[in-house]
Amino acid sequence: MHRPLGITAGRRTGWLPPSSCALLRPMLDPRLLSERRDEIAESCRRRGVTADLDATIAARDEAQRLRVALEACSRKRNEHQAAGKQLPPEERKAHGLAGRAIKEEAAALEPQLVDAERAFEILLLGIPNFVHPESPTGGEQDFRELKKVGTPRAFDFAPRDHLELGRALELLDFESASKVTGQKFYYLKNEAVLLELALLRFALEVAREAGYTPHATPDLARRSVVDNLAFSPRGEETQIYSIADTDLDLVATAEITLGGLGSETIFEESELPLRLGGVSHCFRTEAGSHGRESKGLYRVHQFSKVELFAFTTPEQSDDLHEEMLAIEERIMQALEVPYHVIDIATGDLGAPAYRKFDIEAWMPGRGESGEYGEVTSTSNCTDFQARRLKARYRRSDAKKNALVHTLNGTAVAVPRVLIALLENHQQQDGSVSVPTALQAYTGFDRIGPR
RNA sequence: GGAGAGGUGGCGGAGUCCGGUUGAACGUGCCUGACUCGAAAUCAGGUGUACUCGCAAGGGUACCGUGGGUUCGAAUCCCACCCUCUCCGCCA
Repeated sequence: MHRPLGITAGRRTGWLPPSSCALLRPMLDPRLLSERRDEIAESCRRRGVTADLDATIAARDEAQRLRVALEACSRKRNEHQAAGKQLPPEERKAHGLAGRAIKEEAAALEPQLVDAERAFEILLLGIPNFVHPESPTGGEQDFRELKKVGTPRAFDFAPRDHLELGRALELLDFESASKVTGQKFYYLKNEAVLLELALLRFALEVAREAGYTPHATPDLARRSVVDNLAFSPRGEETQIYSIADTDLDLVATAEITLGGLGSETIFEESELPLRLGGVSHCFRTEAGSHGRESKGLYRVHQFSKVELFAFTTPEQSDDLHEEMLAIEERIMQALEVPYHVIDIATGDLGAPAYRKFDIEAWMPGRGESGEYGEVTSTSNCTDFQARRLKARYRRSDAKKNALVHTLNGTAVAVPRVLIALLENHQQQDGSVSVPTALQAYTGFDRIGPR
């Protein structure tokens, strides 16, 4: 096999074995538990997560003790077997009996080990990743604004929100969607369709120029892959649709399928960082989100997105995180939409995220007289996802292979960008202008008036 | 959907009938050394992953798709499952 995408060809017999599905979730390095205990305790405190570190450490030690005991037993067994190889027939029986005794000893130990490991794993899964020292401490409202670009437009007429614009310009149809599919689905019509394609195409182009290899990715993935990458082990309501009678889920983001590419892989250091860009549909159940700001296109069950994903060495990941943010900003600037960049507070971070930057675009139709609303998000997950993914690389400066770091970011999430475009670029006559950067992809510079 | 073939190390490919000396022949790729002004060719040696014990040197355990069974002992025997490929049919 050659090396598609520059990924070291591994044994691609599949993703992770289905049998290991049950408890798969990203997790922390077990060895760091005691080594960096205080740091982990601090990170949990800042995230507002309660975890019993000492119980976890005790569980790890117990599993370890049993493992050592079982290995000693296996060793004894191996030696016994080797000794019995060419035994004369008359000694066979006695040897067999002795062997059986050892076997039973091991058989007694084994389930204990399995139980101990499971107990440990359950505790470990409750512990989130470290947090970046500079991430602000606090909850959803405690983000730090890193920069603000552009100024919200002062309208000399009463601006409409994207729902009104979408209706007037015949771009959006929620009524039909609710009949056909249900709430929080939508039809795009007329120029909106071309706008979606233009946005995807444009974002892909910006990503490609930055070195991100374009991928059109599957919209479904195995449960095991989803569990390896996706959402927090904090037992939140699941965001994922499952396909009945299969082990497949609809992906909530191409992060899942792009990240899955690196599972069970050992990269060469020279091929890192590996930058991937993916177009996909995203499906989210949005369970438990009723009542949250969910007007129109803001929170929907299905949307199209261009995602950025990277596998890096530990040394590269901070820089790559900045790079992803820069790409996201480049896109927002080209779309001529005012935005600000925020450093997400520790309590609002998903378990795998070490640090997260969001871009919030100005949406004139949001709230009373316009508000910022999230349009992109980029996270550095360090080695948290890679551990379960078994995504490693050969270090040139050490004998041991090391886990890679993974990062993800949104280049374009269509519906939310659509909101920003329609609401920010609306004109007094009811039309909407198309930013210059997009015109090459849309083929028109204005929608309406109608 | 119907029929067949197969899953072994970075890759290719033995071994499976006749269970032990096979972590695994052989080839190839890669690394190191010798030869060379240098390279090619040739020759010699090395070259999986994870966990674990040890200050180190160096040990140990597990892994031949996955899980279970038989056995003192399984890549090799038995059962179940998963996956891949080929052919036919159907279809964007």
